[in-house]
Amino acid sequence: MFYNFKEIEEKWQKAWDSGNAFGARHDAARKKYYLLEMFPYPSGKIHMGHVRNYTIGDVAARFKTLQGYNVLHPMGFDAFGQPAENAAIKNKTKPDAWTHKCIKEMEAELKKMGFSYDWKREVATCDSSYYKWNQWIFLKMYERGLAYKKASSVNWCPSCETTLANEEVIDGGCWRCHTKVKLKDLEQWYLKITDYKERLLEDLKQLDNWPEKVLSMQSNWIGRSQGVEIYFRLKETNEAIPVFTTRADTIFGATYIVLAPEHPLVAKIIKGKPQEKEVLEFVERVSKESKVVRTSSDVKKEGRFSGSYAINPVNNEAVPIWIADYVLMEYGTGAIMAVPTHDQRDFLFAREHNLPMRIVIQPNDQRLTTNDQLSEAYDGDGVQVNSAQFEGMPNQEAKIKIAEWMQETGIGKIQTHWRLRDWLISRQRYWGTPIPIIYCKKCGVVPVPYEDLPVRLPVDAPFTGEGGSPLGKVKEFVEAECPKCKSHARRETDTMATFFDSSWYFLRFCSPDFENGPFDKAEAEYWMRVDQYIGGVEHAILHLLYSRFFTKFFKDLGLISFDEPFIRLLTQGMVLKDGEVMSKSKGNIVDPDSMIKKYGADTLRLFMLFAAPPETELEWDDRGLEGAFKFLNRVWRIHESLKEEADSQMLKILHKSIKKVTDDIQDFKFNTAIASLMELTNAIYQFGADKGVFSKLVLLLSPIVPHFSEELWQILGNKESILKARWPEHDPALLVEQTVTIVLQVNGKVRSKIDVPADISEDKLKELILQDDKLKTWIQDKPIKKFIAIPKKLVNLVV
RNA sequence: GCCGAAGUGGUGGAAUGGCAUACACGUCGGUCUCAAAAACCGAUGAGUUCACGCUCGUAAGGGUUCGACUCCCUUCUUCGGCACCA
Repeated sequence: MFYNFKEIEEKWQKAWDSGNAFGARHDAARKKYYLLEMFPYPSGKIHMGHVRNYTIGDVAARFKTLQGYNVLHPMGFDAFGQPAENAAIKNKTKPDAWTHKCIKEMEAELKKMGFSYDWKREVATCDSSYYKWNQWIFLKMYERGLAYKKASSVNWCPSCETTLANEEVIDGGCWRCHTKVKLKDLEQWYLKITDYKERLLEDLKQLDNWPEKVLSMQSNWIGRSQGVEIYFRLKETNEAIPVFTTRADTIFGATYIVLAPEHPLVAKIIKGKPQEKEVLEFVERVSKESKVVRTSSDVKKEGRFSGSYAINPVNNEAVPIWIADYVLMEYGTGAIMAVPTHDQRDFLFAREHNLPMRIVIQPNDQRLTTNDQLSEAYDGDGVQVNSAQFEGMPNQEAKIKIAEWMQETGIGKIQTHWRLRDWLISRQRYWGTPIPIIYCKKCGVVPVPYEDLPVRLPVDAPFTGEGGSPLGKVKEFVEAECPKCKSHARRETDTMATFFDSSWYFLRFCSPDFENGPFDKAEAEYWMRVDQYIGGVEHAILHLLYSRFFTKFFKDLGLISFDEPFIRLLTQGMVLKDGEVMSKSKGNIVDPDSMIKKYGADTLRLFMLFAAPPETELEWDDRGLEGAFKFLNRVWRIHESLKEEADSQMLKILHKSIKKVTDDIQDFKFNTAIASLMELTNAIYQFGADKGVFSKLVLLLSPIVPHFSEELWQILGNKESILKARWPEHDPALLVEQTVTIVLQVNGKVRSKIDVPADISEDKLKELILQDDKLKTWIQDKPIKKFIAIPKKLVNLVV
């Protein structure tokens, strides 16, 4: 009754596997296509998100193969990370054994979906043959001053007992376990990604085929802001206090300045002042508050007067210096000029503390003369007032002119500030790449020599779950010989953040077994860049930014010739159930494996592609899955009743479908591609198909439902696999219509339709139309003012 | 606050200036059957009409156009990102 998906899928998976059907070989004569999906963490089980991501990629890979491209479609595992350590603590296994077991299970699940991976290129980042090159890259960065150690206050997750990168703190909590992040003073390794900030921002312009959303997220994250650093002077000592502003046009309205509580000048300026004790208490209290509390916008801004004054360099006015929690030491200079009339935060603060205000921008559409006319700051554009030589100038123009004037007179300096910070990569964990550094009492920080790589993780480490990294407790690991002076030394016990591993794996896939470097230059030049990258939008900032950074670094090393790793990017939408993300805690998970057992992998693939366009969220629907299964059975039955010859009507529909499906798959519009395959199937039910027509349908379906199509292809008498076939092309001659249906409108409303020869002249058409009965009742005897004809489509009469 | 995306039948969605709701799910009806399932065929935006039809209808309002889901302006809602960023 139903086609035997179980037998068919097992049969073809075996055949593809034993025939190494998807092995990719460097062939300079052929045009390459590198298709990559973000590799998974090997949890052991795939979820619907994986199924969706990898199905989208698989269709594209198979489609490109049929079109004759030399396709590289690899898969591997992002295998370092915390769950392996947790499992080790819980189950008394070793992270290495646990991870490799999970990889095996996951491979099996991926194979059950029929994905066309070149398994010979598989990499796992936890293998020393891979992480050796992490260490190599780290040392290259160290040599160039791009990897450095710094003591600072860092984000610390008390639950994971490790540091976190800025990028890993989400809403003040740990990205993994959501525990509230604390600040801790530690010596940590950083990568100087900020050296690449200009290129990382500028090169976003090259990425025409990335989603707008991702580009804007990256650009926000890098956070370039152009302005002026203005030097106010301390009234008493004439010492400079730099402040940063993007609104130089408002400088004449700066009526006080504010320092961050952590500002180094604070202690100096309050010394001996009556306010000293009060300010010190305030600073102490604020510094204890976590950043989360301080930066939540609903908290009222607090501040204290320092007792000192500063000189505004543009008018030599003495303005009070305040200390307030709404100014952050990390951004700009840690000090601001406050313009209460034209900045809302300053406005609220000034009202609260009775500070002076001065209007310096006059709105174009209203008269603003007295401060009490303001109920909030005016931050729009206008004309300069109370602004000395800039009086009357439009503020946008003044912004530039004032900045230039300041630059010339030395009052200030045109500057650019960035939000992007260096990347903290030290993690106090065991299951990661050891940082290849040795600390010697005599020689200091000594990099491990290249010939000593890899620094291997010790197999035996105590996993107690208590305090600190297990690596620090392995004596044989910690104790090392200094590479320089050979004296007794100590090895770095921190490991690298796992985002390091995934920042270059796409290059490793080009030559996964290469032993003389992270990748073979010639192979990378052939296969890279990745033509199409596919993954979740949750990696829009972290992973993609780091990968771009590494690629630029490799270019600077002379290892590759390109700046950007990924030509096209597709971020697939999430899979929802009942409007919510599938998750264990919500208990709404649908297990792919059980769906494969019930309907087969082909049905699951078909449903995933049909239910929504790839970029949007997909609502899981059991009945939709059944519908997909019904469709496949409907197609299956066609082969039992093929005609000798297909009629011309059928051929026309077929070639229309070929065009539509080809165009849609090209554009990743799989849902509409499938819709037209359904229409084609419906047409076959109406008109009947011969072997030729049906073969084309099977071929068009094959990237989507590969096992199903292989089997029918064989049933149709083909000796070779459908993978060796070529994608069909439509015959343009068959798409030319002899007659066309013209829609007839009167005053823009559809009133009638008429069938006419496709090559009819406009005059002849007009003549025919005016004889149309339905139209006559609408026109009656009103004069026709206008006659608009869109060839082969529509005519609109205006009466 | 700033940046980005989106809002279409009972449901998932299609149409990017030219027949709104393709394709599917669901529902209803029919054929087959002792019966059911499966399969096949048909109907299915709302209002109104015996009916041919007509009117309304793509978050709301306005505009451009012979013609707007599509372009422009205003507003609302939802989702995502950044954010006391000076």
